[in-house]
Amino acid sequence: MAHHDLQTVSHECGDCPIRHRAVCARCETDELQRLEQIKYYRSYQAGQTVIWSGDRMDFVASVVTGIATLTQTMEDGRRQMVGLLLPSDFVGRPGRPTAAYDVTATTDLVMCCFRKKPFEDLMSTTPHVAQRLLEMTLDELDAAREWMLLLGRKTAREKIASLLAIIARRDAHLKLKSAKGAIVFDLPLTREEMADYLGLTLETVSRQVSALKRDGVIELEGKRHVIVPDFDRLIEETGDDSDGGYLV
Amino acid sequence: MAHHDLQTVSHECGDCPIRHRAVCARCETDELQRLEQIKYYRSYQAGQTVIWSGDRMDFVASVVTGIATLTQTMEDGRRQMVGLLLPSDFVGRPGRPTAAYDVTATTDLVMCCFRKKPFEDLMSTTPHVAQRLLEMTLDELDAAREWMLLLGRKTAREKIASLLAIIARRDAHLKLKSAKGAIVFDLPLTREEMADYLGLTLETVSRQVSALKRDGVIELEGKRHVIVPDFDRLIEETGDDSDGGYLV
DNA sequence: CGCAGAATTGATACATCTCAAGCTGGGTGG
DNA sequence: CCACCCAGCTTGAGATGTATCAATTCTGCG
Repeated sequence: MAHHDLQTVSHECGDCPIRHRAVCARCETDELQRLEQIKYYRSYQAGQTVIWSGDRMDFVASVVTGIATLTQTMEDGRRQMVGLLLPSDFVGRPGRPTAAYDVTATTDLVMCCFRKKPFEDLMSTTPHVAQRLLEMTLDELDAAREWMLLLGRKTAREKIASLLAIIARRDAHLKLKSAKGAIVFDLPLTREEMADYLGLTLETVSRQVSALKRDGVIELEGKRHVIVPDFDRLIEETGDDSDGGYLV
Repeated sequence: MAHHDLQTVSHECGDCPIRHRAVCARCETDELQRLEQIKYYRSYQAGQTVIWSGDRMDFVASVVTGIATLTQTMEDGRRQMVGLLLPSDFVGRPGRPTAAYDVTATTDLVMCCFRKKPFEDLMSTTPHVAQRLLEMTLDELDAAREWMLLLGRKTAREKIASLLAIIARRDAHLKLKSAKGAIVFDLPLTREEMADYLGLTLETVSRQVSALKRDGVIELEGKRHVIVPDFDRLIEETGDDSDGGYLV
């Protein structure tokens, strides 16, 4: 079941779907050739754990297709998602031997993995990978800080609206459509995963989704398929600055 | 009042107090000389705003002495602190023209500023500044993610204990003492700033501090001077893994 | 001395959690 | 083909933690 995904992914960096956004985005042809030599693909089925926090990790990777999550868990089981990894996002930290978070595939997932040691060597000898990684890390830091505002200060309804807006925007971005007027997308997360991301319980997520539906902010077909008739209306519900001209 | 601070700070990178931890940590002598040419010091009094979010920012900087905060504010005034900047921490983002957050001095503050354009040139022509900045940014990202767990899942009491533990640890680190046994430090934040950091109200902060005091986890002399008789006891109150061998 | 900002404490309101009961839709096996 | 099952989801009722509103009380300082 997972194998056919693998087969649809090109093994040539030249026509890789994430070539222009991933950590390799700025590489010259000679750098790409070095990357080709140390890379390999791995696929995971939806629900599978990619890595457990604390495990030894001898590769770093880019998400090629599918979605993965980064989560932290407390001793008593409380969970907080700290990252949502979409195609082109980077996994792992050069120079660190073990994983700091649980990484889980929420959809079928294909990753382009690089053996860590050679990747680190490449980083220290050529500038472009490190430059791009710095850029991506700074973007992630901004995203994390925006999420801190959400977790610390937003109401449950604002949290849900914010998550829907982010998914809608990213989805529109992947499909190269503008995020205006009516938007349609599928939720890549269960209610429980949404709760883990938003710092809520799954019951509260369910209630607030129902409320947004009742108020006409969204429409649902089944549990996962979302229709946003008026994107600006959704943005109003997030509590954010309306001009919210995302830095992306 | 602020000026004498400036005078106590060496203008020679060679004996700068943050030389070994800041963005310049890995620089060779020739790189340091280039940095010397584009740097200048600025000082701020406690309470002063360094930059407003959205303002044009034509420098980046390192905190030399004192403490600054990064905060985000919603239209209706809800505030969330998203960063606490201690000596050696970096402010600003190369390649971005405007500030993304409000930066405020919570104590008297001295910053070592670099004109942005020359700094960016330096980054693209020599590797050591960019390498160090990547490392620092990855550390900040980890800290932000740890804070996401705190904001999303911890109780008010756990939040306070966590903040105290972090300040105690950083303080011990600056003083080169081990964070074991009895610890003494001064809170660099008001109750309101603590609240903004923890996603609470100042009243809840006050109540939980009183509760920790009542339960003997901490002792207070005045409002700001904190004594932690048993650091392990404090750690238990944070809800974190007790082995919490910080990656620092 | 007395003022102003900071902090504490109290009483009450309310948002979200918790516990619990049902619902829904897709898959499985008889 | 139907009955059943089960994970995912919804909804309800009540408990609880934190926010809100409102007085005081500290503390440092002119």
